[in-house]
Amino acid sequence: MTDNDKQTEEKIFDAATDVFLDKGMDGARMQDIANHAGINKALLHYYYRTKDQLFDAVFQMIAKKMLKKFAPVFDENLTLEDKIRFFFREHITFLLENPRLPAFVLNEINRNPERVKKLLKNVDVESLWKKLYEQHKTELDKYNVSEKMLPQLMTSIAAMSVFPFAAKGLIEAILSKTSINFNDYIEERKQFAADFVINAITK
Amino acid sequence: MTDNDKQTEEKIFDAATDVFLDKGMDGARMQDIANHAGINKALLHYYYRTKDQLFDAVFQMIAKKMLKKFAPVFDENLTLEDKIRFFFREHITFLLENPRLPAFVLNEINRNPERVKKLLKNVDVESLWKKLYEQHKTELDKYNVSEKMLPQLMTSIAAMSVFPFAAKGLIEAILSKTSINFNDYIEERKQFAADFVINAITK
DNA sequence: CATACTTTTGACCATTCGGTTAAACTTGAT
DNA sequence: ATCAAGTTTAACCGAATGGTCAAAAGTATG
Repeated sequence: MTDNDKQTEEKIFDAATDVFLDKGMDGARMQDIANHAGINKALLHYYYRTKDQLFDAVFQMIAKKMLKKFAPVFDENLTLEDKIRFFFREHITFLLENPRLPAFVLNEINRNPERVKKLLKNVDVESLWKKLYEQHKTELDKYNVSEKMLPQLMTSIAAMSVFPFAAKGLIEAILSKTSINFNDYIEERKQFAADFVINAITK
Repeated sequence: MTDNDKQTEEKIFDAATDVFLDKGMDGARMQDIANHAGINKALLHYYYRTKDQLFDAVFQMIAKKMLKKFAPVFDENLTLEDKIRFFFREHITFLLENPRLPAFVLNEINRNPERVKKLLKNVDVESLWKKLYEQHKTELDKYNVSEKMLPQLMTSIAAMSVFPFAAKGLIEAILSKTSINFNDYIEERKQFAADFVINAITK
């Protein structure tokens, strides 16, 4: 594989990422991706046989990128409160740089739930949660979050961070009717979400 | 317009709703909709000239149905706490009966933000929020939610209710790796979300 | 330079898709 | 029964789409 190969494959991958993020699997056109990459359409099929293979490569990369951002929650050595503050600060900053990711990932998973299985194949959810619970047993007890409530808490935290981006179009439209601007709203959210969640679980 | 007319137009609309919810605008096929409705494809174009017109009719109906469910928040005559409990109970029950709505609406808005403008044309967001704030001034003051924090609070409430459905595919995949089942998780959420939000804003 | 191998291209193909047309059918009024 | 209007259908159309192919261009090796 020469250096030029990598350049081409990377150009294709980047162009595909961009177009798929914008249009989704169904709305994306191979010709459009080829144009974005500045190459011939046949060359697309030379590197990635089918649209489905190309999409899958892009989807896996993006979905992994998103899921990876939840990792610190499970291994940072912090108090629960610090962990929550750290998470929202880092995660919302990340989403601000990649605002199209949530809508894309969630939508494509709903459209084809099989895709997510490959992603979670090697993830042991049960033990991750057990680990998290043991880590913060005393704190969670002090609040009133039982182990079987962890899924509710975790999805609530995810929701607080991800939802504003998944619903970006709607929220932007609503905010545009007020004096608030989306980026300010998001900047504010890092703090608000953390306070909100911490207060929610504090007895 | 005869009785049969209405039947046909309704059959088409229902079939279109079903297919669009499943596949989205880009993934849906006119032939597929015709088959679902048990009619000829040309008849589709007889009642709705183009795919775009048909989609728009369906989208407007669904989006209105969703937005309408937020209305009680602004006019029910209840304390803030009761209002929050009432909202989550009613809203999650509604989404449980229409689980594909959130992903569909949010995605199509992101895909084409123009569509939402027609929806919000006659909605005076600013005065709705002012009204809500005046209604619960004393309570919101007692907690520490200032008027300019209302957007954060409102989107958080929406997120708590809507996100589990917008991310249904992902959450189902994760829960399937534990002993929890999605419907139980959702049932539990009516209570959890209300407690969570009320506690979050309680000083 | 010659050979073998990989990369890139333009032309092409089969199928699918949204949409049209003209004719057949139904219905309701006279 | 006849006629006019609306309704439904089968057949068809042009454009777009994912994908292929054979040849050309480029590159490394002897």
